Amino acid sequence: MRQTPAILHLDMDAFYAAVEQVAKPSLRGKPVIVGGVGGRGVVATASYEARKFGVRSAMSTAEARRRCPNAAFLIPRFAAYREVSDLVMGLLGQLSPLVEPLSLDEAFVDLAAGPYADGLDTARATALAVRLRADILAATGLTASVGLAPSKLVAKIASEAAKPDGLVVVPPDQVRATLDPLPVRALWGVGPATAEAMRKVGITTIADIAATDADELVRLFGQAHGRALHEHALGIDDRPVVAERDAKSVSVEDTFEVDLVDRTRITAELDRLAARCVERLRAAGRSGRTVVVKMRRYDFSTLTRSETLRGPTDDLAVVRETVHRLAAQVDFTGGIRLLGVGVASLADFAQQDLFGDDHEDAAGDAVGVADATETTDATEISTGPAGSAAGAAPRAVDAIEPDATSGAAPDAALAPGVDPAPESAAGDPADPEAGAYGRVPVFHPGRFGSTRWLPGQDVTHTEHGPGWVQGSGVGRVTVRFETPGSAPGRIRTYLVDDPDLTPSAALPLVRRTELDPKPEPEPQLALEPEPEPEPAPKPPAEPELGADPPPAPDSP
DNA sequence: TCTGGGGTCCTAGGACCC
DNA sequence: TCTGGGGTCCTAGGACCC
Ligand SMILES: [Mg+2]
Repeated sequence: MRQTPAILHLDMDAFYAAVEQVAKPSLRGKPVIVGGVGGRGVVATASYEARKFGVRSAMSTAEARRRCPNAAFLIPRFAAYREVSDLVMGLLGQLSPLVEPLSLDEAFVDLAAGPYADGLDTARATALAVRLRADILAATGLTASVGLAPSKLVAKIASEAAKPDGLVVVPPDQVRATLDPLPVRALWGVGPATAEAMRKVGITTIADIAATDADELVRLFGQAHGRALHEHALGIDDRPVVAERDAKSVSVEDTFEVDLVDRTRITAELDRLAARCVERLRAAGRSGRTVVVKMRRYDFSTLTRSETLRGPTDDLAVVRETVHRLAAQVDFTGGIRLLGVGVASLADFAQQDLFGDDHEDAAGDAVGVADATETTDATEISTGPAGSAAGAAPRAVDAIEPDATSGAAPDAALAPGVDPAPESAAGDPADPEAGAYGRVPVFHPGRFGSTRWLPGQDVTHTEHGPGWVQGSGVGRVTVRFETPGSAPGRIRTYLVDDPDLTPSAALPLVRRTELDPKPEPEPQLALEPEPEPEPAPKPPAEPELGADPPPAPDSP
């Protein structure tokens, strides 16, 4: 184990919801729930105000509405989150070139690999983290929680303990004392199933794991998991921070508002998914050998069928034919709620030529490379990026399918002040697959049906300018006209097909320092009890857990 | 209207090879 | 005759993470 807390873990607080609160001034201080708004949607992120009502990530949106009916329910706007994420990751990059993003809002940083490595100790690392949090707040208006520790394992646990809006530092000699009392679920890789299995044998805390024989853990939880559990419980974790990771698979899936039963319809949806998957594969400059079809049945049982080709492909025609072959093996009786298409065993684009059509002999001689399976005809092997004309199709599809212009049923972001949109609207429940609504997947609205507006969506009105959809139903759409830098805006209601109203791109979350003519009153000073944000030598920092201030208001 | 979407890693059995 | 040992690839499923 390292002798300094040089691993930093950053975790933005209630990230999606917090971005929405900064972007939509009228929502600051109010419960905000971001996720799927359809009948089968789930919560991605709930603001702290919504969490007070028991709303949690992964909860069904229907349950969230029951618990917090007055919250704003918004669809995710990933373009906006990615923009903020890039900015935050850029700030991390100033601390070290070794930044490992785990998601849009989380990353590890190895401070010992960067410009502050020299003389790094607990006090200097702490000062860097203090400054980082202040910089993030100043640049985005968002709070972040940070953990500093000698390992990834403990840094992640520390940032969790720091939430919200805090900093926790765990020096090396505090690691065991920090871990011991925590429930097993706090360990990375221990989920509901493992925790329950542990409970049955009387293991409930990390100290319990540490006190269990390693062989016993291997017997109970498998080779890899058992070994890791034992080491991690003892605070041993040498995993390095890794900056660039190549994706190993690309996949796309949709859950449908209504179960699909018709094989022709299912095939058509698989074709659309294959096109989206290949589009993303090509955009990443990758190709893959294994094609995977995923299905979730009416009863939530999940099955996958996969086929490995003789060489990597990024050809839509090849992927589509493979998908058809795989789907033909499956019984759809009872209905299908989810379909997915993926490509795995990814290769870099350049490697593809190794399997090109003029290398039959070489491929045959190469040990176990080309003859692993017998399942694919030579004619189905991709010949490269120039491949078949079908490869152009997905781009065309996306071009005529703008994001978020249609969706399910009457939706309202906000209950308060908005008519609850009587249950009139939407498709014909008696024949769900025939109409537009049956075609509408939860997160990827189809391009069929009349104009739909989704809550949270960015729009622009020719006269009143930029705003966002607060709700829609019974032929009307309600828009709130405000922007990240404005005061809370007022609402106006339009007919859903009003030609003056158009979907628009997300506005940038302008930095407060650039936005406000008068400088902000340095909010970070009020929030931070810690020393100067300079990486200068300091007296030994408090090696205690919970060096963070009390929770701040969620939104400025 | 219970239960999203995008990933990673591990296990286990059979095929196949040496 | 008490069954031998790997190693790798492929497939299916499952746990887990955000
Ligand atoms: Mg977070």
